[in-house]
Amino acid sequence: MTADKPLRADTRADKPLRADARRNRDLLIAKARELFDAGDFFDIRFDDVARLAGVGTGTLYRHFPTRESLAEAVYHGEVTALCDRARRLQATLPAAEALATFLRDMVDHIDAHQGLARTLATLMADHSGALAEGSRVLEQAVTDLVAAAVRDGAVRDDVGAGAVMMALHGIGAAHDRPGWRAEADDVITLVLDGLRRPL
Amino acid sequence: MTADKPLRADTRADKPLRADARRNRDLLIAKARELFDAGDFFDIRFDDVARLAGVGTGTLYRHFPTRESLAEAVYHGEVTALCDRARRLQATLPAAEALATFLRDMVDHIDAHQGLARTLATLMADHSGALAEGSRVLEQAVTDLVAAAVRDGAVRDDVGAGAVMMALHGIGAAHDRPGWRAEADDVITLVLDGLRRPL
DNA sequence: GAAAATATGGAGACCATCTCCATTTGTCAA
DNA sequence: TTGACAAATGGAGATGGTCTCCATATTTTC
Repeated sequence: MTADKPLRADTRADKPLRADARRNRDLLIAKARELFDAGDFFDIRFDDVARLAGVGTGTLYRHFPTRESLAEAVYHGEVTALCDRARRLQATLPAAEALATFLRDMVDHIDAHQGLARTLATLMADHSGALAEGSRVLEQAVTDLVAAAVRDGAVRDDVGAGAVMMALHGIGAAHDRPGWRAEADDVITLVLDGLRRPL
Repeated sequence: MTADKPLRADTRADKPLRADARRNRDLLIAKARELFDAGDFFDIRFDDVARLAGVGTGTLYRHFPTRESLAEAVYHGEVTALCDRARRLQATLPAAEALATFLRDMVDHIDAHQGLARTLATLMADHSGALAEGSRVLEQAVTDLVAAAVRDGAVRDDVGAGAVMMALHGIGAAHDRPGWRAEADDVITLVLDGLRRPL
């Protein structure tokens, strides 16, 4: 049953992938990230991503059958970076502080990449399964942070990390609100204060 | 400067609207609500809404130039019902309880209308401005509830109602998570506990 | 360096969206 | 009631984004 397939279905590895193929793939991802940051990703013809990256439409569709699958490739990079950060924090700070810092930094990060945030929010709501892989990784990081804080006794144990994910979801999804930054900070504040054992 | 335009740009009023026009409009909205509840609204051709409602595509497009504008019409009904509820609660309960009850009931309501919630969440993320009117009404209701609770001294005054909206946004947007109901309840718990004056 | 495997790109098929207008339906005054 | 005008209809067809297909080009292997 498809035994020897490598575990990591990552960007690298999995299949040798011919030289020109990898080059084109990377070109596409790079151009996509650019469009994400500009917030244009959903406003242009999908075919144009190919043109802008300097490849044919056929090539685009072979590497990324759907708009979402291309988005996933970019998203995965983002999430991986965030999770590395989470692990580093967890190693150097008390659990509660690590969680707080991570959440605050997350807002910073989204704030610094508005266009990207907008795009990802759209994706999350649109075709639910598209970001599944990347989202799972992020969720794992949050879950670990929360679990550690619970073990420390710094955080109540009757609400799961899922609630925190939902709140983050809201922060990302509401990217277009006028007072976004301040409100996002407030949400984090509410979540963190709410997480302390009540009374 | 466009002086005598009626204040209420509502479903009713505004313009007399011929008899058959109103009938068709209502047919479209009814069929749309049906599709919302089934969760199919974004999976079918927009033209098919017309066919299903028994009107021509031209009629559909005259009444609702975009898919989103049709959604807004349904959304508006939903929101209005919720806001009535909010006002009733505010009149009969202490502010803090009114807020808590409203938020809990909101989750109930979304839970009972999964398909509709899914659709609305998609809309929120997609074309930000589409639900503007309805969202503003809902936000006003939440803002009032929070403001009253703050006045009572039951709730801290250093975080705005916007944060609560964001959290709700997250709850709606994350409709497809496996443990949605439990997690949504947890988010409300976090928000409510976080809103009590810390320490 | 020749054959096999792999990848390319863009022309054109396909299909959802939206427009346009000849026709139908409703309204109102006489 | 009827005529005349305004309002609304509906669906055929233009438009334009998405995706497929395959003759050609490139890389790898032996």
